[in-house]
Amino acid sequence: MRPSYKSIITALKRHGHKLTLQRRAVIDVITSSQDHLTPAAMFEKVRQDHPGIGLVTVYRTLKLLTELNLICELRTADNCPSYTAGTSEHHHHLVCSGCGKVVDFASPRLIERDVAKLEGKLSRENGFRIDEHLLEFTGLCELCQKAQASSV
Amino acid sequence: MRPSYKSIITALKRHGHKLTLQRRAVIDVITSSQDHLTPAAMFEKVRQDHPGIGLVTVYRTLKLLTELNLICELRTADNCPSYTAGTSEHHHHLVCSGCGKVVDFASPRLIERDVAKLEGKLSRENGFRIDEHLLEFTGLCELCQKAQASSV
DNA sequence: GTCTAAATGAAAAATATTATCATTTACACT
DNA sequence: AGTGTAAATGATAATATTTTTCATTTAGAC
Ligand SMILES: [Mn+2]
Ligand SMILES: [Mn+2]
Ligand SMILES: [Zn+2]
Ligand SMILES: [Zn+2]
Repeated sequence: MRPSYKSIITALKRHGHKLTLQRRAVIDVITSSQDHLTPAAMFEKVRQDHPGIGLVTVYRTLKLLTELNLICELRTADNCPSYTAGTSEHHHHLVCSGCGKVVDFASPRLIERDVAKLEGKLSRENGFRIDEHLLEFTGLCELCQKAQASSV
Repeated sequence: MRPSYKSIITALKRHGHKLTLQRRAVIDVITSSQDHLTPAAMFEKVRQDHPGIGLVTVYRTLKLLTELNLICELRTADNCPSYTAGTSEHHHHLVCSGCGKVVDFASPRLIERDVAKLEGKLSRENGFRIDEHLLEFTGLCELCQKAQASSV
């Protein structure tokens, strides 16, 4: 379930953080978009309604929201990190290596079960305490496939 | 199976690339170490035997070897990319978020089969052509767990 | 309204990576 | 062995992203 503007604000307050205009602006942008946005893209959107905001503040806000687990941080190979309000629930990513498009998906219970089992085995064998896992698919979205086909 | 210095050299030659002293030096370092090394760490090691080499050359060599699939490139959230000669075969990573230690593992056939099935489903549902997948576990290695325990 | 710690923004610094380009060099061919 | 040439190198600068510093502002407790 996508956390709403309101639920994020409430959580921030609950954790004793101040509700500044700048934070509200960033949260507004991130909850209003379906896409994963980079800090720079976020900054561009925010400054439309709120010129004078600093890029630094966007970085700081994203860091804070990530630490509080209120937004989803995605780091793929090529692109710089991006963020969505899209569900803090456990999910995974399908990423287009052409345009950076991201599709969130919940992996089937079957896989999660197998992964958990593997996690146990790896933990035992290597003495690790395992905190999380990440399953990511990379490929080309429909548009990028077409673009590639027509360019060849 | 870990590609040896020699096998990498042979592959480079086969692809028509020149065998410069600098490339040999980088390949020597990467095949002599078990660990995932960052470009910077690689540079430090290489310049011991080969002062005068440029960091740029290390970057270029790593890029080349990665493109030819002769080494394994790993990109995790916090650290910058790192590389090993460790097997170009399909495998996954267990990463310590404390010290960056990396354990390579081959995932069980069971998981690979399920993942392939999921790949098909996601591909159909989203119109993606999926090229690869990545399964990564993050946690704390034995030492970092101890360090954490004693610091609390 | 006052006070104070937290938050902001401007600027600079730190990091990581890539581009430019003159110089060097591996190696294919004599 | 010597020559020519395209590929590779390294110095330098440029780019991109993120973090630090610090003086100023401000949210929210009282
Ligand atoms: Mn999962
Ligand atoms: Mn796999
Ligand atoms: Zn795409
Ligand atoms: Zn560790």
